[in-house]
Formats: sequence, structure tokens, C-alpha cells
Amino acid sequence: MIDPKQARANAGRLKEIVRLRKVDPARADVDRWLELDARRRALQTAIDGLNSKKKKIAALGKSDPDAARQKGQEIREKSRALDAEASEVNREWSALMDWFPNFIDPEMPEGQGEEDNVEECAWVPGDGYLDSGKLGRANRSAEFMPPRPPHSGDADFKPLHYTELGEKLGGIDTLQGGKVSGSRFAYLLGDIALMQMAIHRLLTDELLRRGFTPIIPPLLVRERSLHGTSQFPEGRDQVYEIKTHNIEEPLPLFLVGSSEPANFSYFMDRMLDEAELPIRVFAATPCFRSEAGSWGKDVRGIKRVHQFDKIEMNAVCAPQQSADMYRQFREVNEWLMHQLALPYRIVDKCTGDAGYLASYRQRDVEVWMAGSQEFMEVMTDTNTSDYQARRLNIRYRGNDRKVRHCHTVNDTGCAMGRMLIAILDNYQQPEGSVRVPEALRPLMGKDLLSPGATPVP
RNA sequence: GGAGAGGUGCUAGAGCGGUUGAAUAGGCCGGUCUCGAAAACCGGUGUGGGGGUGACUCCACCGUGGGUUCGAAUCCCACCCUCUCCGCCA
Repeated sequence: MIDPKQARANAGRLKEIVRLRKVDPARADVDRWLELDARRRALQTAIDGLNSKKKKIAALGKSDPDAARQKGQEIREKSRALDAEASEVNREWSALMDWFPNFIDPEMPEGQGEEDNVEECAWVPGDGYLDSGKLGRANRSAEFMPPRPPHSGDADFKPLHYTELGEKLGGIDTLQGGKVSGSRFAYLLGDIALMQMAIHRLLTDELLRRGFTPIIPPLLVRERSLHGTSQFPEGRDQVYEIKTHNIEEPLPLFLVGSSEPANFSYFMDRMLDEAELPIRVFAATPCFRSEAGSWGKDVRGIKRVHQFDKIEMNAVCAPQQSADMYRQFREVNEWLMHQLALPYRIVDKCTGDAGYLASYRQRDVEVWMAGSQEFMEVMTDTNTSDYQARRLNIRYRGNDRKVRHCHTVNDTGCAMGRMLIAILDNYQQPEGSVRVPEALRPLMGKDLLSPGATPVP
């Protein structure tokens, strides 16, 4: 949530952001909220006054209980009515606030949708970064990206779609996955599974070198965690609610779509010390997504699935540190892309495409699929300023002894399934085999994946 | 599955119907002392909301939400959480 005082003081700007971020103005109704906010404060003043009287009557009760009883009962009637109205006003006040987007970085590009995202940079293995003149909006850089898989030598061949490669190699089984769990589920086996483990190892070793703390969070969480990071209310239909929750309690539980809510919730309701900030953690967990609304989109293969593994990087920091965390995370992202020698670009997300309500600034890392000649999103780096920290009540005591809300920054370390796809696509060879990226060879103990190497029974 | 105990401030821990925002101790901050430090002693030390230019003032908060009462940290109800013992289990 944003600071109510800021919302009050900058209502005009807030309305503009609601429009820019394309939030439903009926849900994020700023004018209605302002009315309620004024009413809310008036009620608070009235209730405070009444409470003050109550206290005096209670004190009177010590010497003259009968007189106090008389007066006190009258006041109780009044205060019941006020309390009832206050709780109704508060409910609507918070419901509207739930839909208020974060204030955005003044530098965030304006735009309607992904076609207006601005390319920050693009990188090609062997050639390095593209000149800034080759960058722009939309897919400006695409024509300068490799026209064919860059790790296939000079051989001339027609690249295969990764799903075909997967079939040939035999390590991605969506058929049996579908039989067992339904569409958008898969088994990974043999070399493909091994490759995922190798990427996992490569990145976690680096994160440890960089001083991140590993964390293994619960994957079933309560509503508050998901609301706290702003997956709720807007993304509620993307989340699995399990039907058989803990037998001891009636509260619903949800499967996380990213470890982010569970990780940040570790700091929920805590008072941290400025000296211990920033705190940077990473988690490697499965993620679950209902993919409601994406009917027919990417149904083949494992690009868009209900369950995938992801390494997630999260930082809880002081406000003046968040810009640096946002930059550091991008560095890790680029480090991995360089290690895997995959062509990619980074886009600065525009107002119309900047993800969930919490975003203050957001960028995507998109790998270039040289085989199929398109970009695919593999990482998202988001600075949410104090939006999530307010909802989760994560604060710190500054060196000046003042209490403030922390900032939170999150980024995908590596979305495993998609990274595998990117490697298959970019490292494919004429005969349907796939070279192993150099950085993964020592970890896998092999440098080539050959068709039929993992026969599926 | 069975039996019990408990959740109070940064921490430990009193209080169990009436100036209790909360004893006491520790921690932390400031001071005295010291060449400096330790020890000792003195003083201070919560968060959120409302109002006033301001010294200041009012309200809320003792796991959460309701209830009883003139008055609740203290009584009642529901929920959440933690712990101990037996059983079961990876």
C-alpha cells in the first residue's frame, strides 16, 4: 500500500498514475477514497472525544459508581453507533486502497503496453553489447540479434522448435505429465534434468560468493502474505487455493506462484536495525500458477506451465539502498546470461506494462531465441519501494533512531524451465543435438546432449 | 490421535476488575568518574492516529477479533500461535 498521507497530499498525481498504470479506476476510485478518508478522520475525532469522556466517567466510578453507571451507559450507546459506522468506512477505505498502485519512478517510461517498453541494452555472445543506436522501443534491437543459433558453428540447417528438440533428446515429457497432472505439466528427465541442476549450482554458488543468504520458505501461505506483496487482490485468480487446508484450522492456504511473498513474509511485522540492512536472500523453489486467462497461449511444451522451478532473489533494505539493489540484481542477471552465453536484451518496462501494483520501477531480461527468432522473458527485476513493506509491516530503526518502512526489491535469479528452453534453442546443432554451455560442462560432466540419450520408456 | 502449559514493551519477567503505557532486571542512548576503557552511580529509552506555529495535548495498542462492565492486560467466547508429554511418521 502507499502512504495514506501521500495519497491525500498527492491525489492528483495518484489519479494520473492509476490511468498510466491502467488500473481499473472504478476499483482504485481516488475521489471516493478522499471522501471516505475525510469521513474517517472526522469519525476518529468523534470517537476519541467520546473515549476521553468515558475515561473520566470511569475515574468517577471509583468514588461514585452509581452516577458513573448512569452516564456511562448513555455514552456507550453513542459510541456503539460511531464504531459501527467507523468499521464500515474503514472497510471500504481499505478496499479502495488495495487497488491503489505504487507511486512510480519519475523516470519510468510512459506507454500503453509492451510495445512501448524501452530497451536498456542488448548483448550478443561474441560481439558484446549493441550500440545504443540499435536500441529503442518495442523490438528495435531484434534485427541486430543473431539470425541463427549462435553456438552451432558454421553449419547451415533449419533450426528446430525447442519442443521438437526436447522430443528428440527425450528429456521433456509433457505427454506423461499431462496424463498424470493435466495440461501444462511436464516431467524433466535425464540430461535435461541434469542441466537444470547444473544451472542451479552455477547460480547459487555465485549468489553465495556475492553474500546472499539462502532461504527455504514455506510454499503454502496464508492470504496475508500474498496480499502483502500485492499478488492479491489483483492477481488472485493466478493463485491456487488448496481445498484441504491444515486440518487444525479453517484458514485457507495458497500455493505460492513465486517464493517472493513467502520470502518477504519472513520479515513481516519485524523491526530491523539499519546496521543489518540490506538483507539479501535467495530461494530455489517450485512455483505454482493457475494460468487462468491464458487459454491457448503457449500451451505446447514447458514455456508456460502450472509448476516450474525458480531461483528468486529478494532484498529488504533502507530506502536509500533500493536503487542500488535494483542495479545489483540486474548485474547478477547479466552475469548469468554471460556465463551461459545467451543473447539477450533488457527492457525498461513502461507504465502500461510494469507488472503488479507494487512496482515502482521494473525491468525484464528477455533472452533471444535465435532458433525461433523471438524474445522470451526470463527474468523480472522490480523495485517496489515501500509498497510491500507497508503492507507487510516491515520497518527498521535508523541510525538516527527514527522508525521507517523498509524498501523491498525482487528479481528472478533464474526461471529454470525457460532457461532450459533458451539453451536448447541457442545451442542446437544440425542433427538435433545440443551443445552444453561451457560454464555447465564441468557441472554436468558432458559437453553434448545427443538425440535418444535419455530414452523415455 | 490423546493429555497439559502458555502468549505482556528491544529482551527476560511481574501484574490477574479501578491513574498500569504497564513493577523489576537486562539491553540501548546520554551524563558523572577516567589518559582511555571497564565497573559504579545518575538520567533517558515504544508504535500508530488526531489536533496546535510551538513548549504541548488527546486517542488507540499487553497474540487477533468479538462480548460483559461506569471501568478490562486482568472476566467470558471464538480464532491464531508457541511449548511439553504419550502415540504415529519422513
